[in-house]
Amino acid sequence: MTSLPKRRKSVRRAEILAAARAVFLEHPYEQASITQIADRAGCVVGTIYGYFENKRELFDALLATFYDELIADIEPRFAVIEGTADRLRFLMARHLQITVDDPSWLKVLDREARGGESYFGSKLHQLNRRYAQFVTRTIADGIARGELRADLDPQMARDFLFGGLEHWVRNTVGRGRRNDATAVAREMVRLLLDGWAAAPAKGAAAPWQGLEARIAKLEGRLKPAARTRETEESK
Amino acid sequence: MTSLPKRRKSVRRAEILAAARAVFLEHPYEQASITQIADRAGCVVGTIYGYFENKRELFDALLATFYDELIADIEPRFAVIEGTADRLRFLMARHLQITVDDPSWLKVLDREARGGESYFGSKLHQLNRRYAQFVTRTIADGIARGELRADLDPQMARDFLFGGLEHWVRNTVGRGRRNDATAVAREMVRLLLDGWAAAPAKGAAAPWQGLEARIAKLEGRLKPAARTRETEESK
Amino acid sequence: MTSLPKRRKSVRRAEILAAARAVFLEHPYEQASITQIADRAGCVVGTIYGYFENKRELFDALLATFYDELIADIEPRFAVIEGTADRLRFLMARHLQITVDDPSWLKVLDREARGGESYFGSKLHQLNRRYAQFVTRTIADGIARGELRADLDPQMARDFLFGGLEHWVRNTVGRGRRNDATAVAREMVRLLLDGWAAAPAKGAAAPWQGLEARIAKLEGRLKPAARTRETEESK
Amino acid sequence: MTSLPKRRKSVRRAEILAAARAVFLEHPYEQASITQIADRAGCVVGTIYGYFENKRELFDALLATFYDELIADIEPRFAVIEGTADRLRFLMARHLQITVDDPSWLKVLDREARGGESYFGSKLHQLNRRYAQFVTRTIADGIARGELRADLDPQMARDFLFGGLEHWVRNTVGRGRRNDATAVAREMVRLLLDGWAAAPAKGAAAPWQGLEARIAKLEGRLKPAARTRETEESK
DNA sequence: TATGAATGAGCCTTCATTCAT
DNA sequence: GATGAATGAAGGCTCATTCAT
Repeated sequence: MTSLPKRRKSVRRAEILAAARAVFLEHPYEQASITQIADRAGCVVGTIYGYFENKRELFDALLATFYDELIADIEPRFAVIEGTADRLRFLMARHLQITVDDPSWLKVLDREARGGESYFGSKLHQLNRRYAQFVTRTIADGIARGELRADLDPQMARDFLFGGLEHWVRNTVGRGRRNDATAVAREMVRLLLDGWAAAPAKGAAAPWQGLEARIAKLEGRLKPAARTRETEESK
Repeated sequence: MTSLPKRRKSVRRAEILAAARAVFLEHPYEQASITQIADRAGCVVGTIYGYFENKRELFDALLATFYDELIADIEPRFAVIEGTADRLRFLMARHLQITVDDPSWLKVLDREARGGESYFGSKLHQLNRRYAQFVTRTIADGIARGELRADLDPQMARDFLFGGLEHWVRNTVGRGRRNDATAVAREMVRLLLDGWAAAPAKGAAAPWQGLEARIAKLEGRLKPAARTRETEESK
Repeated sequence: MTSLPKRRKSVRRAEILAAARAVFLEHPYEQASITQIADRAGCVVGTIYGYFENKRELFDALLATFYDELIADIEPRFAVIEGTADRLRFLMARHLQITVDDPSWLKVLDREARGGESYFGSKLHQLNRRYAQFVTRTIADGIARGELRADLDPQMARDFLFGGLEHWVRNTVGRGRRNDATAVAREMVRLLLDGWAAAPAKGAAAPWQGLEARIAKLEGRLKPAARTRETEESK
Repeated sequence: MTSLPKRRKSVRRAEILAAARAVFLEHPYEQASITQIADRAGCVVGTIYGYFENKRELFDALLATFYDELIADIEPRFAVIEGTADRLRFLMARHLQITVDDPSWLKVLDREARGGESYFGSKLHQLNRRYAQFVTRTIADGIARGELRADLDPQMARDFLFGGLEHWVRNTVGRGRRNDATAVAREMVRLLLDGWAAAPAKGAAAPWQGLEARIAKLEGRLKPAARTRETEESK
């Protein structure tokens, strides 16, 4: 009824990309075959080579599409968030969301994209950097604003963010555990921002006592001294 | 034409393992070929099948060797370290050291070992668990002793430890950045234990946390001092 | 380097089947190689897999073709023959004819088709049964009509028919002996119908049996004439 | 206690033959591997080549052993049987007995021994002939004595004997049917000696009537006569 | 004579890529 | 532009046979 969208030209390309997406999500790069992709795209192998130079380029185009969409989705929403903690929570939740929409994407990105020796400097690497910069900038910003410690290594922080998240996903998703992106993101950010060390006892019982005792011990370095215990009620 | 003169079987086996190691470090499992391995081992493909049932078994044997050596190296040294922070520093430094000895090992482990659907329950999975338990137990212990926050999710903590580390390695190693395992490990542990936040999340009594951590570091420099048991009832 | 110019798919398929036929006639299944078949078909191995799933399927397709043609040839001619003896003569002559057209077919069928543990219930088994039923039904019919002994074991009779024939072929064909299918078939049927014993097994009224058979042969020369039935009480 | 049998020398050879026998009974020639045989013989592959030139020769030696034992077993027992029918019964029962002792032997002989292009004239062929001559001579003898029809083709008779038997075995053995060698042999010999054609009615009702009628019909060959229904009630 | 590690040709099968139609 | 048959190199794996020990 309404006018047909322009179609003709690049519809095929999109169909192929969609088919490739489905296939690459199911099989690692080496095991995904052009034939499968062609079948799913409803065309023959030869056709694909009319749109993409070769298998690798098709795969890269796919990842580019993925990143493009991801970034396009994040950008406007990210722009309106102010606090560092909120920004991190949003980014982690969004990243986690990927695993909900397509549980295999992270594995694909991880396994294939970075595998090749030609990764650094590649188009893919650039896209990945563009994506990672949401985090990088958030951290730099947080430090500048005084919300994050001044001595925080931004790159290392970013690596813990993504790396920890990916590791967690690998061990958790698909294994019947919780997968509430928002709650998990909140927990993770708390973990990173507040640290793991036991907080000083909430009551009055003084942190200083312990500290003083230990300092005293250190000052008598040469003879390994006995120690008294510190926080009784924590657990 | 003629075959190599007879050699010790174990020698050949070691040669093959070494060759396989080199090849699997360069190529993902699917792409690494027995032919390549044979070439590098200085024998023909058939020979390899005299030592290993098939490609997968060769690969698994390789990983098993890796883990065995790693665990054998860690175990006794770990056993004599007492403090949670020291333990974590040691484990992270040791893990980082892997990337110095063999920059690609982690990638291999990551890419291949967990990829297959048959990973869970495999010999490899068990080895990986045994290794990961150094961290897992350290964290659980730290919580029990009151050195780590009681509400720390041990699994998530472990994932951030390994995941962050791996991510960092991926982005850092081989790109001309610093690689002093001990210093990096120290920094990472500080990051995780103390948190990123500039000030204690909320509340007034701020500066102690940082103090504690710095003292802990000082302590770590001494030989592990005698300690009194802390939480008697835990586990 | 360049591939053969495009051809009709069915033509290629036929070429491959013809090549496979030639190779399987010369070598037992296990020894026949796809490479040989491809060479003889004038293509490369890969091409064959564009037409057949695998070696076994190619082989089965071959046998199916053989049986299909055989059955298609026999069915209409068999349908118009009436007497048991005539039917048997026709079937044996036709079976013998196979050995003239393709001296090795029976050996192939025999060697391979029934060899595998998966034979029973296979498509091949069904085809073989369909073919064998021409004989089975003829025998059952002959007994019902009183033309064959009521105590004849039909299965055993069928086995002697085919088995004896195959054995004879094996020992005779290609060794310079006579090979007049019709005459041999006539002789064989006589052998089986009349028995080898010089005189009726025991009893006095001897010569009739032979007479009957000779008359039957005369009848066989005419278009199937009317017949009266003989032994009422048998079976 | 008693003196050890001479041993030393050819014991190994016998062990190897025994192992080969077991393996070749389980796998077709191509699929039986020297390694398997060595394993079962309790030696290593190299050893086998000290006793047999190659795989084929080992196989042939095996068959020779088989025939030797078979012939040695048959000869004395056959020598004391007088009647043609009894002799045939004995030979068939003995042949059937092979399938009881080792259900796979006939298949092996059939599939492998005769498969090769070099079968005729081979040592194996000769052994097979020696064995088959028990039957051949029995038939020739039977004709000479007047116990078998003078116009019986001895070779064809032999082929029906063995071929039918083998075919029957293939379709019967291992499929849960009866396997009483003596009874089956008796039945088979009866089948062959007496023929399949229905015997003249036991009562008085005259064979002549039918014959005369049919002869009359034949004499009026030229006009295809009308037919009367015969067996109304049959199927 | 026994050993068994090494060989190397061969097997079946897959698949990215090309190109005549 | 689409087609899909053909290619050919490569893959994992097997195994009869050899030969230095």
